[in-house]
Amino acid sequence: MKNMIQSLKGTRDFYPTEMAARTWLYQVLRQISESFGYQEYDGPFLESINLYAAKSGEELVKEQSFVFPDRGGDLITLRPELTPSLARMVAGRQGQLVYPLRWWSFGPFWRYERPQKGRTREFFQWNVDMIGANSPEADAELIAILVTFFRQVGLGTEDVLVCINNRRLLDAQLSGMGITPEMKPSISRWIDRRDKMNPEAWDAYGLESGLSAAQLVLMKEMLASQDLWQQSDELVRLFSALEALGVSAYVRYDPGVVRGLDYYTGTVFEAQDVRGDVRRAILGGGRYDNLLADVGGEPLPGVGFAMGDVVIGLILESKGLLPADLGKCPADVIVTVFDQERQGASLSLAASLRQAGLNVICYPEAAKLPKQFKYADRLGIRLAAVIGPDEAANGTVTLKDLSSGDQTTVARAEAAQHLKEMLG
RNA sequence: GUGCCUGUAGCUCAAUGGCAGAGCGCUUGACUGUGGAUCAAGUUGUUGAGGGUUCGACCCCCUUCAGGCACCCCA
Repeated sequence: MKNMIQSLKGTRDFYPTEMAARTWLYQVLRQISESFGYQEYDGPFLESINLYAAKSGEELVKEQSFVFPDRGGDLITLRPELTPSLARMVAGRQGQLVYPLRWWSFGPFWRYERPQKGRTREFFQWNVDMIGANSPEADAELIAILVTFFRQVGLGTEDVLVCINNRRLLDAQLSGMGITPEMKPSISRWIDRRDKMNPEAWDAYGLESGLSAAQLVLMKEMLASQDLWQQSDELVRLFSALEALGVSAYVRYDPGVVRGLDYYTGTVFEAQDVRGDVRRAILGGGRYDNLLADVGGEPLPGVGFAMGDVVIGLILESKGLLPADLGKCPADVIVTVFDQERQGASLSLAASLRQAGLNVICYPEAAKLPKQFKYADRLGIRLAAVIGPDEAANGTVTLKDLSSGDQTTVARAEAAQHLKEMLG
């Protein structure tokens, strides 16, 4: 053990159980995405650093992405997110695509950060985007997709909540308080940190960020408001659409949601674990109406969200919502090997059973039957087929159901049919 | 990148600076053509790694690696 080369910090080994969980999640996400008519796509895992530097702030990319020079000296990066790639892909075929386009993806991403609970350096993300529509109803559709996902995996309103705000409404509020455009980024950051600091420190931080005492009071009032959304036509239409889509129970207006991304322009939202076991956002998203133009395309509005596999995996696991049989051996049948003399008969029986469509393991060597049965038992294989001296002499095979203990001896040619019936 | 905590058998954890242990697991047998249960026996270690202090280090000190928590950040 001591000389074993360890996995890289922040990466995960996917043993069969974990791999099955990932595949299961992928399959659920596909089903949900496709039920809303979204098409699957993917971008490259490697991108030029310039793709992100254009929009996300250069220091951030350099400090939090895996960046290295290729052999020609150009800086390339393991993609830290998908939206810029999506924008480039759409811009690259802007005239040939059918709008509004609805695309989804599930793949790996990398961020060079310090790993901790719910955060790794290599993770998978579900991305869902609609480009070419700018209605609040389009925003509502994206939120309905993620709520449908929550419902599908068994997360109820007592587990998760989608908090929604609107950047334009927030901007108008800030302007109304006399906050200048130059101050807005730092004020946004200050708002974003409200839940992460104690009240006194947060107040002090707000004053440091340039708020006057009077503005601080106004800000607190604004952030406590439950019905400010009624002043935003977009939010009124959004919540109306969410009602029609049947997902109102999962959503709430939250004037404190700002999201970290610079490119969001309108609706922003994030989903949180209600009980707060994991204090990290489960997913985040919003409307980005300028991103296409920013990567060199014609202006096109977009809205989308991304969900990482790590936090949702922790939540599903803690609530017992992952399927119970993940990572089980896929074999339906084990063919035992009585002794070396009978091994050939077992191998050919296994081959014929596979030919008939069954998943079959043949024990790889002659061994005591108890050992072979125990092996099958531990792998969760339901059925066993035995060819011993008696069966070999008669051209038969003994079939046993390992869960009930029942067994029967049949002609070898009928074995596949019998086994299928036993599988039910 | 910063601070704090943790690291002992495959797993969960004991051992006040003085012989490295327990439970579970695993192997074998009771049962040489039938698994799960029971019983019995056996097995499991460079105490994360490297250095230092000491007659003697799992224990104290330094360094390093890994994990957790909180910062930072979350595109």
